[in-house]
Amino acid sequence: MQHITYALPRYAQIKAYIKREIDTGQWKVGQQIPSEHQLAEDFQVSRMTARRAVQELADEGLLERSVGLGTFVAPPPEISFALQMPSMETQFSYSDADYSNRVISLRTVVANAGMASILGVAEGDAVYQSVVVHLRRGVPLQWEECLVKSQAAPAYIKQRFAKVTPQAYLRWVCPATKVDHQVQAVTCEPAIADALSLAV
Amino acid sequence: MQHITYALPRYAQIKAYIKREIDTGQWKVGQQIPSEHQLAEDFQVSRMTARRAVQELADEGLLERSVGLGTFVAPPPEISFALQMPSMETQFSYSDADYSNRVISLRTVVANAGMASILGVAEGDAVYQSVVVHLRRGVPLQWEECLVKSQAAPAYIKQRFAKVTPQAYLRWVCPATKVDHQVQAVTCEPAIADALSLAV
DNA sequence: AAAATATAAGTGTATATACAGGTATAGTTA
DNA sequence: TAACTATACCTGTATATACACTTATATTTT
Repeated sequence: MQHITYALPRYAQIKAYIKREIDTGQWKVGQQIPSEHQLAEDFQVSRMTARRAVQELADEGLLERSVGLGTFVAPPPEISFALQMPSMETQFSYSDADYSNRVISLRTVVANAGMASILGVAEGDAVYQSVVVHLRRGVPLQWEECLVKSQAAPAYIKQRFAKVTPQAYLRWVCPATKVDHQVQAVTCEPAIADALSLAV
Repeated sequence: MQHITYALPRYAQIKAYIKREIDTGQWKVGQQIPSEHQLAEDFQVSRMTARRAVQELADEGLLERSVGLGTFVAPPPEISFALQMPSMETQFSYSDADYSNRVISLRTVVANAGMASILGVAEGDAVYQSVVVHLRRGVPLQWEECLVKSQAAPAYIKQRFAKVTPQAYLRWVCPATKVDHQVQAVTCEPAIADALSLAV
């Protein structure tokens, strides 16, 4: 059998088809999509080719698969503020000298008027705050501060510590003493205050 | 016949092997690794099984592949501070009402003493600053500020705007007038100042 | 009616094979 | 010597097939 050279590989065409169906709302969230076998028949390709299309879209988060059940349109992604850091695995893979971070603080603060207006919470509500300095080969490259509405915090914390270093997690669950120690190691509080005030 | 449950699939075993070689430094960054054919022979599996191991590791960023050349150990990942937002594609796929962000400011600032000490730059050096408010269904959930050493900025900008909304990119390339307009739309400057001062 | 069992559908893993097309190198020709 | 060519190697795409394991449903048995 001759292999016809398409503009796109066949698996990519099937991917495009599936995406289109989802984008146009033909296939709704949670709905089951055709099985690999069905797609293979519809597109006259082998199951492995259809599978590749489905699998890649699942890897991209557009589809969810379950053994024995089928493949379904995935819900829109949660807003995820997890930093794309080296995963714990990757972090372990490469030398720690390459990347590290220092959690300056990670705590709950009480929203004042300004924060309340920005985040749309009531004054006095609890808001999560994280301050992290990121370093590469020991050199600080980025200073980052986040304020997170506590309503969104469960996902935030989950995301953050699923992907960040175990050390960072330990600092979170440990009392402030260790955090303070960490602060000492990086810089003194006044320096942070300076940075903040100048950043405005 | 009892199935051995703790055994990993063969492709996973090969993945583990490759990871171990990289982790232990047996295979150094940039070095070519055995070809699919070679791995298939070494592990007595089909080429497609060996290929799956290599391909997945390439997808995970540990390996880099080139047609006609081979597969090589990828350099350690750049520290990537791109937020894990819906990609531009995904963003287009799902309704914009679900997620949006407002770039309060995105500019170069001059490092003062505090920032210099934190980021390890000289006083007066240029530092990139971004302030973004993230919203879900129009509700502000997170306020984020980043200071980035300009040395790391090219990658930072590339990362940030490769994955963030086109709108955000436009705001970046547009003059400050639009940014200021954006600021007005979210909150007034004093509110930010308040939030900052309280955050310390 | 309840429990056990078979069945169908679906995904996951694995193989052997084929051909397409990029890349570098050794060898050949002008 | 310079340009062309053949070759070996490697990744990319695609197929047909097989068997495993899971899940839900239908069927049979108790």
